Amino acid sequence: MEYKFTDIEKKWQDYWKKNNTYKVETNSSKPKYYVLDMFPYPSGSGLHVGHPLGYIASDIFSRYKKHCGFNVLHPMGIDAFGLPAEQYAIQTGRHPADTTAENVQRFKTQLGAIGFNYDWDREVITCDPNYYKWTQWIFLQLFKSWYNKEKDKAESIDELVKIFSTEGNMSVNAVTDYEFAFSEDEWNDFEEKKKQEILMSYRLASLSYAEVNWCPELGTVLANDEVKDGRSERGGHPVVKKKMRQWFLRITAYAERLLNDLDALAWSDSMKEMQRNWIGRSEGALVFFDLPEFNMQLEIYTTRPDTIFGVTFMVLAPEHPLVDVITSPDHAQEVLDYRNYVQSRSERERQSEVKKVTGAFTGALALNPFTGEKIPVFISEYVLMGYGTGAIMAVPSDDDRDNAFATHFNLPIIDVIDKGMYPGATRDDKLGKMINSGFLNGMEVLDALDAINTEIEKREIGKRRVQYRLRDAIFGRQRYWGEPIPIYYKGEVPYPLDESELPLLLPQMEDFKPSEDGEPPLAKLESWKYAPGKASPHRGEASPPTPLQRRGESEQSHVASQKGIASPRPSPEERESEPGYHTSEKKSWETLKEQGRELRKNQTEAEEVLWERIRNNIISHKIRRQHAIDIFIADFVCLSKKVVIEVDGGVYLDAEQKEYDKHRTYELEQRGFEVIRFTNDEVKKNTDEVVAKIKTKLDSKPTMEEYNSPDSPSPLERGAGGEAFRLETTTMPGWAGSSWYFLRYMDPLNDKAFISKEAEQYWQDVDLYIGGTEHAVGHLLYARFWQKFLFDRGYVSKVEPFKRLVNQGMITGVSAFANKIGDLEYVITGETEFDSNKRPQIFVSKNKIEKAIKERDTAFLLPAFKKHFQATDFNKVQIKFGDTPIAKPKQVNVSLVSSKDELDINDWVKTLQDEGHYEIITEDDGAFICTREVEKMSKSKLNVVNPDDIIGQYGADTFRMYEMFLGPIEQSKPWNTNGIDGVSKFMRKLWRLFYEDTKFLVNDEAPTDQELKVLHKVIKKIREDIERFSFNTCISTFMVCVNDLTDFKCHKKAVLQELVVLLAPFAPHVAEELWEQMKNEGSVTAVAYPEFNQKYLVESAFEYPVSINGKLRTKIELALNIEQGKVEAEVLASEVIQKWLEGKPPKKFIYVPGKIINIVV
RNA sequence: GCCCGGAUGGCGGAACUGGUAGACGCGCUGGAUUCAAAAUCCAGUAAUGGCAACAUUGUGGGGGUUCGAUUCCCCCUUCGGGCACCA
Repeated sequence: MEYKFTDIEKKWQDYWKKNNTYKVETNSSKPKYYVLDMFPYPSGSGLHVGHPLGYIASDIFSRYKKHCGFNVLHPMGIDAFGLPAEQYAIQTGRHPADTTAENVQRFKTQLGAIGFNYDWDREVITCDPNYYKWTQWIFLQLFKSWYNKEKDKAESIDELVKIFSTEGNMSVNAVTDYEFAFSEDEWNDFEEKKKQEILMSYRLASLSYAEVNWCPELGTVLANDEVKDGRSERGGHPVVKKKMRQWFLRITAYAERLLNDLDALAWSDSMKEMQRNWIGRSEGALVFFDLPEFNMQLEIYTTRPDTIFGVTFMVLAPEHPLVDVITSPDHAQEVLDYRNYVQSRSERERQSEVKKVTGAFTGALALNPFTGEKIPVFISEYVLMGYGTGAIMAVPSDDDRDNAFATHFNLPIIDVIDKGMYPGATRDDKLGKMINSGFLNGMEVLDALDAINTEIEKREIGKRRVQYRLRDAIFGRQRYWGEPIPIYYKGEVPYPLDESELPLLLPQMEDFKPSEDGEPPLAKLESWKYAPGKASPHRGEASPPTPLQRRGESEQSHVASQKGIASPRPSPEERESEPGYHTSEKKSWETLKEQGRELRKNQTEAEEVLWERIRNNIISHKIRRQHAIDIFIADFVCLSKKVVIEVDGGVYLDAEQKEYDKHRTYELEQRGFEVIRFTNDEVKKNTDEVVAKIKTKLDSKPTMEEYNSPDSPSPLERGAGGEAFRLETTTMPGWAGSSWYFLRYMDPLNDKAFISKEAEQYWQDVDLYIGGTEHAVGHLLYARFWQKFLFDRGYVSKVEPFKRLVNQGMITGVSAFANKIGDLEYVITGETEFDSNKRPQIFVSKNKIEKAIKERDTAFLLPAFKKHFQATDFNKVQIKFGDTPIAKPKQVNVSLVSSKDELDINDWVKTLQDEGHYEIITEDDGAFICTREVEKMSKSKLNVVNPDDIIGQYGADTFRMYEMFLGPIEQSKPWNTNGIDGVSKFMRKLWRLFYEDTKFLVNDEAPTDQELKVLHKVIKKIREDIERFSFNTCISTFMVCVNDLTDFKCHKKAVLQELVVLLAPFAPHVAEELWEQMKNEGSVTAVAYPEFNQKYLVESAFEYPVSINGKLRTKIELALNIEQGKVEAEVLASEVIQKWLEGKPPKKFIYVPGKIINIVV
């Protein structure tokens, strides 16, 4: 009987299905083990041989663990929501729901052919409402939670409300970007809207106005990890910075824990390092520098306060709010020009010109608190508003950028660290002795750091502070194919959907494409409203949405302007890592408030003046102040005439303010209002003129029916009392569903909870997680974050989701190329017709072209030329190679290329038909040889190898074995189909231990010692190697074993049966078949793994390698129990050794029992 | 620029805590079988010299520690990955 893998594999795959062999039960007395693969997203192009690598490894490992007596959870699912799936649908002009379903089906068929032991009953698909119901539920928990810094955990927002109403927020140590203090009485007096606004800045899932990564091409915002080098990770489209109102997850609250808990994880160093870098913790200090001219302080962040005596200037980010305040009139133009220059530069331009030194002097001077020196304050784009306080103290002696800046602007440089003792030491080494540094002089850097920090805190001019680079995760996507965010709006205030209303279903839409202006597809849906109490929220009856309601982004500007700006304005990120900001030192708080007031005074004054005059002078019209029109609060409005009067602030940078005003005007006009604007200056200086203009406008307008009676509720209030509310129109990002899917596998069908307590208690966490490195800072960080959050809220019992992580390397493809003749020079003598523009593409076999170029010999080209050119006399045409004799080689489909790099020309020319003229020049023997190159496997490179083909030709078991045999799992390596013959031969050789033709060879004879030794060596090695994930050496071991047993002609059941079980995790189909042939009952998967027994390996003697001076000279067999003293005599008696010693006595004799003998002469 | 990980025959790779470098497989060479080919089997295969026994060299390069280094330490070259004006 032959090894008929096709029949065998079909037979056992059917058997497994029929017998539910891989069903996993949660109720078990066995210890649990959880093996997880990173679930795939369905890409549409199917699997190539690289994809299953990790799945095969995890399959082997989980089968092995089952054999070892564990109850193993090994599930599989599909990550179906998100950008890739949606982009694929758009490209193919179909609906993502359809393409996803198709791709999932195809994916499962492909996986099924490989023979994995997944329990498909536990399948999780992220776009399934039964699943995303709970994704939405977790989002709601985040929304309803805040981070208590005191206890270092997330808590219910209800608790926070309780504290606010009894104590105010002074005693709350929270992660928040809310910057003001209030008492319990103040809280209780706040309006609902104000309360919600405050709470929003405490929630872990929050809506806030911030600079985001906007990708116009994809029509959505992206999280930081989805952007690489100023382009989107998916598709490589340009990404720009844009201020928008967006949903964020406050992952920064967990920065410290995400960092610290890495230590205990069994992940690769590089993986942990990547996460550490991404979190980017740095220790330093906040320090205030006085600005004596303004009676203000400038707050900076530095990691090197020890160098403060070397500070010779300060630098602010160009958009730093304080710049407006401190810029002196004679530098105003310079600063304005510089700001315009900065704004004109794109993110990519900026990144590519990092080394360029630019900046402008504000004219202001600051006071170095330690030297008392007056130092100039500059602005420059190398200081980023988003990190620290957006301001730095510059130490040109020890910081490269500061140094370049100082050199460029001719600023003094004072050395403060003597690194003479440490040649080659850099700033980051923190080595050296302090000089020119007052009381720090003579101290080592590390001591100086401590001393200065203490001094800074003592003098209350700053404090120690830990800073992170990690930013909050942008959560909303202006796309269709994602989980709807379960939030609805009463007016502008977002409220959570009731949990009983989940899932909030993604509505079926025909036109789901994103728009470039950022309007989410769901906004186009008129029925996208929430009617409380109705079963299907998104189908709730609703009136058509107003234009405003379609524009989710417009309202935030308003909120931001209301907040006012305190300066220096720390970023929200900064506030999260410094929750106690508003309750911190009184002095800094006072400074902030003072500065904020200063900035707003101008604007408020103008408004106050105008209001006074309107009330007194325009009595014929009813004008309201600060009245809400939908979500806009107009400065002044006359409702009956539909006229809005606005006084422009100078809150933002000019360009931004204009943009904001323009937008506001547009929205109000959409509502039928006319908008007239005045600037602060106009109002203050020409008040009469302004009032007159308003009066004229109001008088001139024809009388209209009143928009509202004076006593009716404002539109805002009406919205809140209405029947249906608009729903959030952005959807969740792709990583939402993947941030907790590993938990759902524990209890996938539960419709009462995201997982049951029992299931969670039993399975707990993932013991082994296998996947690619590309998720290092995305998925793996978000999943850890969600796990910690759920832990805080008492829903899971482990702080970390993935104990051990193994990253499979990439399997690259070996592309094939046909060399093409490139530059040629024609030297024509005499009269010849010759049109070189008609040159054909000339493909030349590898060896031929290489030889020709080496010898500069072009004679072989002549026949091709004669065929394609009209020339009267080719003797007069000379052809020479130009500068690039080989043109860009043409990519050839690897399936047309043999193991010897020979191209199947007949099939290939079919693909060349529409390429115009071409000519193929082969080797002399008629073969055409390609050049080859290792590249990433991809369709466009024509180097994709499909696992279906391999399985069809060699079988799934051979395919599995070969994938493992290629090399270490974590290493990236090229796929070479040729090598599979070796594994294929092995499988047949294995089969021949059991069968010769139709004769079943297995007998019941007792095994010899030698056979048992071989077997137990294999048992030991396989067990060890599986545990340390060295599967390639496992395959070698099996090969050695089968070779040995073949040599022994061993067909003994006692040996072969064990071998079959050992092999079962690797080649499950053939193992099942042979197990059955040996008359065993049931599936081999349930059998205990063979135990290693030392006694079969005990040797009495060992053949010692004997070296002289470390060089191997001979081998001598000695008994292992030989007495120590006898060894030397025995060895020295050897003829070979005698020869090498040349009669001299050895200086030293080293004897390592069971290992080696070394003699030093 | 900074951080992390690599570099071993013609190729993929092995050598686990320092102890016989090149396991296993591909490829290649020779042989058996065959009318022939495929398939299969046997032998050889790091380089150099030698019929051979054997000798010399050899794990990217240089230096060090050690009786002994692919393995540990220092410097350099180079490839891959990550981060990148983060104060």
